[in-house]
Amino acid sequence: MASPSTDMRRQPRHARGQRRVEAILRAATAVFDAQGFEAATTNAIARRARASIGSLYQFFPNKEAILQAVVNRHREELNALFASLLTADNLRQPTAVIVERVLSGAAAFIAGHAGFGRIFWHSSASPRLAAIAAQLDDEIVARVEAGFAVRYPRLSRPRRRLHATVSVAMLKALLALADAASRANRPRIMAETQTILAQYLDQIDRSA
Amino acid sequence: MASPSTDMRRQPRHARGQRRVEAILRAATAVFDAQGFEAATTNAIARRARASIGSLYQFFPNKEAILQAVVNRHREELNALFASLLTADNLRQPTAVIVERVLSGAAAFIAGHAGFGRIFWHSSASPRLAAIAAQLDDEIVARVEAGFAVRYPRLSRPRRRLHATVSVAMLKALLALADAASRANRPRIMAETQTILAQYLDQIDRSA
Amino acid sequence: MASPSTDMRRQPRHARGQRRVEAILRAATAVFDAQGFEAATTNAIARRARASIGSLYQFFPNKEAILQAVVNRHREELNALFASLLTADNLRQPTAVIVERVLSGAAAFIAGHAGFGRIFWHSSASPRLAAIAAQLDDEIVARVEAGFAVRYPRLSRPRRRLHATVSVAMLKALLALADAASRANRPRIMAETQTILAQYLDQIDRSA
Amino acid sequence: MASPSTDMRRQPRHARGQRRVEAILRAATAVFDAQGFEAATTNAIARRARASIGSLYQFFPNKEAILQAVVNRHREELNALFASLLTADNLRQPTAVIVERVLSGAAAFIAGHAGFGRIFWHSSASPRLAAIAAQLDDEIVARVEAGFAVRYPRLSRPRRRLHATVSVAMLKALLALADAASRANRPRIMAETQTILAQYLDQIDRSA
DNA sequence: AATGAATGAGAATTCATTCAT
DNA sequence: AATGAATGAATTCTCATTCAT
Repeated sequence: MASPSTDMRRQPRHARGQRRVEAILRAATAVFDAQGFEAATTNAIARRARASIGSLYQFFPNKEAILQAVVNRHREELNALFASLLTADNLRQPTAVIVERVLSGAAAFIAGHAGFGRIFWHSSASPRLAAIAAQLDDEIVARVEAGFAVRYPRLSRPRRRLHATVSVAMLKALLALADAASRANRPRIMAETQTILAQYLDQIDRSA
Repeated sequence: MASPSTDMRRQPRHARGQRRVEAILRAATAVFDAQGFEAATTNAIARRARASIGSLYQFFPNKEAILQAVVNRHREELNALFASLLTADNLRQPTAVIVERVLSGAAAFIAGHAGFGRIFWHSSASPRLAAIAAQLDDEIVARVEAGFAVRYPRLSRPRRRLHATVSVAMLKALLALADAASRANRPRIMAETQTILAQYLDQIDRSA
Repeated sequence: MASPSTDMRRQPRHARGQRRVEAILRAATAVFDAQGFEAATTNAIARRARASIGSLYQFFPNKEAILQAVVNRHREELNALFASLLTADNLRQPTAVIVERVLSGAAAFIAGHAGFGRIFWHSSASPRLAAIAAQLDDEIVARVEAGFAVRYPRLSRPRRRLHATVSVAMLKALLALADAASRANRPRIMAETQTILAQYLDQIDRSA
Repeated sequence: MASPSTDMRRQPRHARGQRRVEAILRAATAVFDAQGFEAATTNAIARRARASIGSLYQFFPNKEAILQAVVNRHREELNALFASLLTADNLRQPTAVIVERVLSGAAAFIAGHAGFGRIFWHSSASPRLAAIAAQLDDEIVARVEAGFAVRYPRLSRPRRRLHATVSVAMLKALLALADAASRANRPRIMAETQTILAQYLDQIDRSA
């Protein structure tokens, strides 16, 4: 039963340890991004973090735990981001405004967390990781769902969930597309994304 | 640079060899689907195909070549499918009809090719495979683009490409979502997809 | 006990078979020369001979047998060569003349049998092949020994053998050196060889 | 072109690692000697060194690197040996003395480094190894050449090189012969070698 | 805590050889 | 005889993880 935990082995107590873990997570993000999770090597991560492999395993019991930690770290921020974007106040704005804010917020997050985007978008490819990735997805979907509850109070729960799931899927797909696109095309794709999402939300509005 | 070729080592000449390759590709599809490309083992593929590992390597020089062959095999069919969906004739129909046909065609394809869907959706996760996956994407985008040229003749080339890229990205994302969903939710997601795509196309229509 | 025979599996009866074996041996010589015996592949040999691997094994039970056949083929010629060089008549000539004839005979042989030289010189590197190579060595040594018996009749048998062994070792080493040398240096090395061997024989003469 | 490096992966830092590398090289020498390079197995080497295969690969990236390290290790000693044999002082002695010292020095070296002799003599057999073997050859030839420069100052550079090359080739061939010979014959072959080399050097003397 | 050596199961791939057609 | 598919033991090498210092 007890599938090997993906918890950290211990929380670092000293500042030095903090910095170590910090460095390892940064390195891991970069390496996962560049090679993909499976191809990434714990040794490569340690090397990039200028830590010994032994040090790495002092804090993380295995490779998955590193990914988990990377995800956790971004999860909090992502949650905070969505919390700040989906305040009751914001949700009273016209859809175009909401979507605009979400999109620029997301874009800023992606830009500010090099590498994480790709990990997030692709991690479902490796069955071992689907679970970890799903956590994040689920949380974001839940937040969006909560937002919808405020904005579309007449919507049934299942429909709220459906719309939230679909919205997030589209958002992820289009952000990924933008991210992969050339610098020149990126704004065009973002503009399309804006239109598409706004239209989708408006249509929910009408049907609700 | 000359990355090790992903071509087959040889085409089987005897019928026996044909069947072998057949079986290997079927097995590979299943294994890639279940484990992901990186975690999949050539031995596992051979075993599932009831072939010896040596047999597998008679025809394929390496694991990537197997994926390439799997993709090639579906590529033709997928091309044929889109060709049949995007005839000039079909393209004169209302968007709702077009989208409906594309969606049910795609759904049928996915249902009829167990496992391939996931390979397709996820293969960009592993940098080694991005290239292989991109081939398929590009072809589908190109076909859609051609369809748009017929339907929206006033659209500039770059915008056609943009819209095609975005459409395909959404289509893939939403089909993936549907595929991952429970049996009960699937039709609901497909319905949303239908609406979203139709709306997107209609909006192209207006803007063009 | 019965170490797997290195005999040919069968002598080809038809002309076609003759040509096959011919082609295989030529191909094998080239491949052994280019890659070394261990690295050479029976499949590579078959391919170069434009034969199927099955055909190859129709005639030869294993890789060693191919080498053995290659060696055998040259053995006869080499024997004939030395027989013609070491006639009683020739052996009455001054050493310089004898040596000169042997050297030019050997050089011609090497030139006329591209690839064989290297196989011969190096085959002792692979313990599996030492035995096969030794046959050739032994025969040549025996012939030279016989020549010495004629020319230096007062020499004891063991000394004859010693001198023959040493002579052949030097001859092989210096021919190998010449073979590996640049076109420009080759004649210079051959000239040295001539001097050295003549000196050695003259010294035998005196000591005998 | 950049053929995979034959450098060590890392220098061991701990004493334990030192001993490991030590043991691996000793084992490799023995195994290469017994089986030949191609037939030698990294697993066999590790086993003989009582190390795990993983340990071996911690330090060496591949089999060739092991050979390279074996060669390097002896190279230094061999250089030192020849340096000590070919001092200006020694070079003033009669040729017979010089040759005698070189021969006994070489014989002692061979006796003291079981296995290395054969590796050295044969490694040119495998094309992959020619380069590695050539390094040693070149160095020895260079040293002998330098010695000749002192002893035969009137000799032109090309002739010095020629004589050095030829001398070393003979030396290697005859030492190999002695090494392969029976205990009883070895001294006889060494005596012949002594005579031959002394004669060769004397003749250089006269011609210079 | 940190370091880097140690471990060994496991993965990809090769290749001599046999077999079915 | 010829062909080329089939076989699988054997080989090289990797990498997550543990351990000794």
